[in-house]
Amino acid sequence: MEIHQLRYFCAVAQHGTFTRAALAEHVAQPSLSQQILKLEDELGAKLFDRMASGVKLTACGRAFLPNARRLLCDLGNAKTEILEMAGKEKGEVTVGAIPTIGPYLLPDVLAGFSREHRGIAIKVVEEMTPILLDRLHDGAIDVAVVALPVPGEWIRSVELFQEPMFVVVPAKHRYARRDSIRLNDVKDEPFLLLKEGHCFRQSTITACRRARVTPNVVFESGQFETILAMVSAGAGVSAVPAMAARPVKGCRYLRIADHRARRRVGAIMLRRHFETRAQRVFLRHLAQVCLRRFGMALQERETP
Amino acid sequence: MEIHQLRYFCAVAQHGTFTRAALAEHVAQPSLSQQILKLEDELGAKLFDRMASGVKLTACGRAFLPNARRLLCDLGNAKTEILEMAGKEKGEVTVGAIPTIGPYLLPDVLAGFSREHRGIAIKVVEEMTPILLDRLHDGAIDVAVVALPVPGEWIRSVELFQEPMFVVVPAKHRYARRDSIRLNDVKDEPFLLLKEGHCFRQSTITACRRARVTPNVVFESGQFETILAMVSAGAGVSAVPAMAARPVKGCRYLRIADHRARRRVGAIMLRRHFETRAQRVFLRHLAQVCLRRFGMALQERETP
DNA sequence: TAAAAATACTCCATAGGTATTTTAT
DNA sequence: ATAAAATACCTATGGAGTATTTTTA
Repeated sequence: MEIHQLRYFCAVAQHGTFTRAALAEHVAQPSLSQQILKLEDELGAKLFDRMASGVKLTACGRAFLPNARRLLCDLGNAKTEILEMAGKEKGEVTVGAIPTIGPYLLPDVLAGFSREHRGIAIKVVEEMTPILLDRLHDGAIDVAVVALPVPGEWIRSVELFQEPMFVVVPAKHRYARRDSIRLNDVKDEPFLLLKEGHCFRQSTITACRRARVTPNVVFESGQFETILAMVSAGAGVSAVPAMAARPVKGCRYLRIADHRARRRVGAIMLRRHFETRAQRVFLRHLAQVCLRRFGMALQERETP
Repeated sequence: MEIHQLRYFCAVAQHGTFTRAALAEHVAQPSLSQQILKLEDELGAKLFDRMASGVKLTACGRAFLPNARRLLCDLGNAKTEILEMAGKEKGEVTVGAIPTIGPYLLPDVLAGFSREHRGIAIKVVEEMTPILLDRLHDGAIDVAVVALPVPGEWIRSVELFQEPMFVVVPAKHRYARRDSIRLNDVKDEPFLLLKEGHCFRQSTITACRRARVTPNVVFESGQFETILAMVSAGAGVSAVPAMAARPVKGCRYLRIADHRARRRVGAIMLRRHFETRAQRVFLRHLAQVCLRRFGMALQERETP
């Protein structure tokens, strides 16, 4: 039994086909096939049922999978421990963030962090959630800050805070003086929406649907700043999360009466991924900053 | 990092020199050196201090050792689990026993066991303790029944029972009618002793020393049956553990007044060794039989 | 100087690659 | 017909061997 065989086994179990697992592991599909066959031979049991479209874990495979994962994780942890003890661990964390969170949360987090932890370098990757998930899986990033929930057995999520959504209207809008609003009140207004792919677009649409509203979308953009500029120019209304509701000349933010109109923000990482000290320190700092800024009692809500 | 590197690392840590570790792992010393060097290179830290006579774990090595051991053990357990699930695990236990225990304990144990567990084959190896320890380490036997204590961090011991020692005298001896005796009473008698190497020989000598007695050894044998035959022929006296004190024509057994004159019997196995179902079943049966025969409240007394 | 680890090199087992075939839908 | 896994075969990396040198108590 070899370590790479365990890796390959986990990859196939995760991806569901040898071909895709081979891509993920950067080996040719036959190499992977051979190693799995060899592993099955040594264990005396088939681990996968080969179907025409992909593979399925057998009972033995299901029994073996958690052990294999834990072994790989322990192996990585043991190595990391020594690397850090020898001072060879660079102390670098690569953090991903979605575009609708990154610019509002990370500057604050990073400033404080680099002040308190001079030794640890932080890299930031800003992509949309599906890309961040890929980067997590291929090891390019260590942790990602995204909107929860993120389903998937491979993902460990820690909720950082929840933030309400606001409707944003032009300062000269007839509702601009109101304190709160229902989405139904703006159902006929021209609506500015985030581009396809941003998960907050989906949050907005979901909130509208709850209010029996089909937004009249007249403009799409990839960032809130553009949308806010358009709103202030009187082009229509939109919805933004609290962290994006910064004072902008010509914009008024109205609390949405529906308390379900909120976004959950959390950190996600690979369940199997081992943690370096730098990662632990960064996560703790991130949680502290969020707690301070958003005043939420932070419990580590693991999404199962 | 490779599995064999972990094995080699553990072997070197255990044996204290590359050369002896190489012998134990059945590889050439340079191969082992290379793999350890490669491991140290990958971990970025020296694991051993090389001295002229052998090696010594560095701080990193000490930190890594328990992880490496646990990983190897977990690896074996994961494999064993699947082997058993696939029905490929033969269900075979090889048990070692020292000659002064084997013939008195094992027949009873094995008879009942093979009746209750038809599927599991038991092999028996009868050797003296040091040999059994070697066999344990090279994997030839799974568990050994020996006299405790057996020191060594690699060994896990489970005490099965304690048995008193008896002095055995000829039927026509002047003390033959007595109920109990002190070793001092027979200090001038010709003494029949087990051969060098049997641990019960040492137990006997220790008991004598406690009684300020230097036995007058006139005969040595490797088995109690011979000694008992000699005693019954009037050649002298001896000491035997309770299980060997079977009715023999011409022999009388006298309780020794010193309650410290007793032998602890236990099962030992490698701490790092993973257990098969068959091994667990056998150990439970062994403990049950001992409990029934020797009526001791069985607590798993682990010797630390 | 003697015991042990490291080095130099040689060899071959095997992981991994490419091309192709088989299989199941 | 198509997608996926298995097979055949080749290459080359690197683990293990032998012989030798270096190191240090």
